[in-house]
Amino acid sequence: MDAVPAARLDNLVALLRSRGCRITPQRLAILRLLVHSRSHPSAEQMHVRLLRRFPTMSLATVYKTITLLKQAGEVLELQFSDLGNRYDGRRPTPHPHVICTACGAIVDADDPLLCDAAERVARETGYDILTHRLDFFGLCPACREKRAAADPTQAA
Amino acid sequence: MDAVPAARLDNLVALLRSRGCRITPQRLAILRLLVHSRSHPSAEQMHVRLLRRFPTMSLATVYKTITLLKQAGEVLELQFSDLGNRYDGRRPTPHPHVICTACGAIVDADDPLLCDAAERVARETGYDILTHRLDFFGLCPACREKRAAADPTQAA
DNA sequence: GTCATTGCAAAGCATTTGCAAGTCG
DNA sequence: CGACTTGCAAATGCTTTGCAATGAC
Repeated sequence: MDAVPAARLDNLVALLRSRGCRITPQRLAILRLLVHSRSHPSAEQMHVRLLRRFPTMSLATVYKTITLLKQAGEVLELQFSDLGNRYDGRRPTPHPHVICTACGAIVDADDPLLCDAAERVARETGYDILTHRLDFFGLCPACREKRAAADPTQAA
Repeated sequence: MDAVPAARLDNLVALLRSRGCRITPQRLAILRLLVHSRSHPSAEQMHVRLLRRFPTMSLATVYKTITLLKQAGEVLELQFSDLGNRYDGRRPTPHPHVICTACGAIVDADDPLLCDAAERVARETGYDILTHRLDFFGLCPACREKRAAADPTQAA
C-alpha cells in the first residue's frame, strides 16, 4: 500500500526532474519530510522543522514546492479553513481521515465500506464523481483519557 | 426530515430570542434566506441577495448572524479554503454533499451505507467520533453536458 | 432608556505573488 | 552561463474585530 519512503522519494525526484524542475537542497528536504511524515503536517509545521537544517528557508518555498507536488498529483491537500491546510505526501489518493478536535492529530481511517461510497453516490446523484473527502472529527484515545483525568464526572 | 421552512424560521427566531438576541429586520432576512436556501450559499452570495432589500447591509452582519447560528448548532458550515465557506441552514446535522467542481453547485447526497460510517470508524480507530464531513467532488449532469457539447471527443 | 446590533473600516491569517539575488545543471 | 529557485516583502481573499451611531424591546 504505502511505498517505501526512500523509493517514493526517488520517484518524486525523478518526476520533478522530468518536468524540468531543479532539485535544490531545500526542495529535497521538503520532499524527504513529506514522504516520511505520517502526521499530515501543515505548511508551517513543515517550515519549523526545516528551519533546523535551513535557517533561512522561507515559508513561501515550502508552499511553492507543495504547489508543484499538487500539480503533479503527488500530495493530498486536506483543506481546513480554521486549522490551516494539512498535507499527506505518503498517500496522494483520497482516503478517509480521523481528526482529533483537541490536539489536531490526523490519522488514516480505512473503512472497507467507505471505499465504494463514491460509486454509489455517483449513481444516486447523477454526478461524475472524480474525487472525495471523508473526514471524521472526534477525540483521539490520548485526549479522551486526558479529559477523563481532568474531569472524572465527564468520563465515558 | 426537513422541517417546513416557515416552522423552522419560527423555531430559530424563538431560539435566538431565548438567548437574549434581538431580532432585527436584517437578522430576520438572513434567517429567512438560510432556511429557504437549498443551494448551500456562501456568505457573500447571501450578502448580494440581501442587498436588494437592505442596500446598506454589511457583509459583517451576515457573518455575525452566521456565527450566532453556529454557536447554537443551527447551521452547518462547509469549509472550503479555496471556494470560501458554504452554509446549510436547512439541515444543521452533518450529512454527505456532492460538489460540482465546474459550477460550484452543492447538493445533498444521502447514502444509506454512509450513515453508520462514523460508528464503524470509531470502532476501527478508537476515536470518539463527534461529527464528520463527507464530500464528493465531480461534475454535475448540466456541466457534464456542457463539456460534452463543447468538446464531443471527450464525452463519456 | 438600555443594551444589543449595525455598518464601516481596519486588523488577522493562511496562502500567493513579484522581484532581485543566488544557484542548479 | 542561462533559466529556474530562493527569500524577502507586499498583496490577496475571506473572515473577524473595534467602535461610534442606531434601533429593538
